[in-house]
Amino acid sequence: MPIHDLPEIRALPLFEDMAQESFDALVRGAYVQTFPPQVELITEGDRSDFLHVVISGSVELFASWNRRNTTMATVRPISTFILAATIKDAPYLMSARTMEKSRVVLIPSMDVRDVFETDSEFARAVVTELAQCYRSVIKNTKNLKLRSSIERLANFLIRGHETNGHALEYDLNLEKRRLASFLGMTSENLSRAIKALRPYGVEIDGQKVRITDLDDLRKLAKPSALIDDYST
Amino acid sequence: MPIHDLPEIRALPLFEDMAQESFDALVRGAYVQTFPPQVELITEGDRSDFLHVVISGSVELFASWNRRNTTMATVRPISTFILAATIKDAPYLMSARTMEKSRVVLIPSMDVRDVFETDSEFARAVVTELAQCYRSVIKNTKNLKLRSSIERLANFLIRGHETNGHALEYDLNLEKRRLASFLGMTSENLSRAIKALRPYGVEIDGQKVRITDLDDLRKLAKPSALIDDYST
DNA sequence: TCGATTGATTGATATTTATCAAGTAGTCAG
DNA sequence: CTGACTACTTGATAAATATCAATCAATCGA
Repeated sequence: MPIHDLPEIRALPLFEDMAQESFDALVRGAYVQTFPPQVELITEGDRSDFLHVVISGSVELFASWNRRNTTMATVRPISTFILAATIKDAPYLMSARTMEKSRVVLIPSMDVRDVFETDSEFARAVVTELAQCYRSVIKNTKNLKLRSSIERLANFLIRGHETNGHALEYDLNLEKRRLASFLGMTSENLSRAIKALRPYGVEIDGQKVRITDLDDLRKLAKPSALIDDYST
Repeated sequence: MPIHDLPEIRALPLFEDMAQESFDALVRGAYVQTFPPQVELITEGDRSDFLHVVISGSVELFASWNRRNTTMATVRPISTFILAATIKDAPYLMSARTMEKSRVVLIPSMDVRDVFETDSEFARAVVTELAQCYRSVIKNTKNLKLRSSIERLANFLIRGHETNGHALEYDLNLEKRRLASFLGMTSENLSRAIKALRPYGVEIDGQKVRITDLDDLRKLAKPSALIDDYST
């Protein structure tokens, strides 16, 4: 495993507090791999072999049932994914595919579980991470059940504005069809929803988002910390 | 705290492996309280003061936004709720109200966090519990995004059949309006969905569910372990 | 026992969302 | 450069779901 990748991984909240010895045990069996775009890294239903860490590029988590598919999340550097399945030694509930060329660290699940048993600092970090993930999914459920698709889009755009340093113009950084699926709507309806937001001061041209009337958009979106704030 | 309540709580997966000393520390500040029906135990947005354990009765977890409400889950004995908020010392994302007269154990959140820091067996149990919760919510999201309301109802009924010892006749054990909200639909549409399932061998009269053609229902519902199996 | 209340159901209608069918614009490999 | 491909958009229509209004049935407190 190329040593130059380690510092940023070591600095992840999940790993930063653990004993060096434990971290070494994790890294020992791990390896970095670069994948081309559109490669399916894991398939839902499979047993968890590795904990994945995205180093560069981006990964889409999606789920399928009865020939239908939906985007559950997109994972961007630097973060791990499918920690819960690894810890529980249970089947993946989601599939993952690279959206672009991506570098991914693969840490054998067994090593993760072993270290989890021996290093209680790590165990505690896993708790924090899982609690965070759990709360994110709850927020997502509220978003889906309490809001219409236009309201979901409006809030997504406001969140984008905030995560981009409160810029009124920023990059969507996501194909529209994936955004549509993530928001629980079709591509066609996303197109129409974007048009419907124009009177509220939103212009989207390709990947470029421009918010011309944030107050108006906020009045429609009614963002709430208990749904939209990913930090708490 | 009445001692006769302790054994069943001690036996919960979350507590069973922890040191007696740690469990005592948890129980020391805890107390049992009996609430009448329709009492709001916690309110979303509030800080987590107590970890709750339902001993008897039942509790509804729900969430609100912009004057809309939705049922997120129902908690039945014996189980805890809102562990994630307690551990993270973060605001509740959901409110909770008793559905009937209920006995609830209240364990001060600070004690939970303290013991979490000192007892690594407990920390590990928290991980298992949180991973389980996380996976349940992911399954719920898939259910919501990948299925129509009729399909969700069909699968709910099959799950009921299975959790009631594979009985073909069982009690719904839940008001229909709450079930509707949990399934992400209106009461009116639940009524119509129930009627729509009649050709598939489902009869619901009041609280009584009768499945006359399980195969047919299954063919419609297409249950999947990766959505409907709550044990993995 | 009787109103009064509440939950459930039904029908009519409206709204939201999905599907289907073109068509457009941009991208990319040859 | 060009033709194929892909994402996106648009319009027409269909299906799913919600809303509104009325009624029914069960429950419960006075």
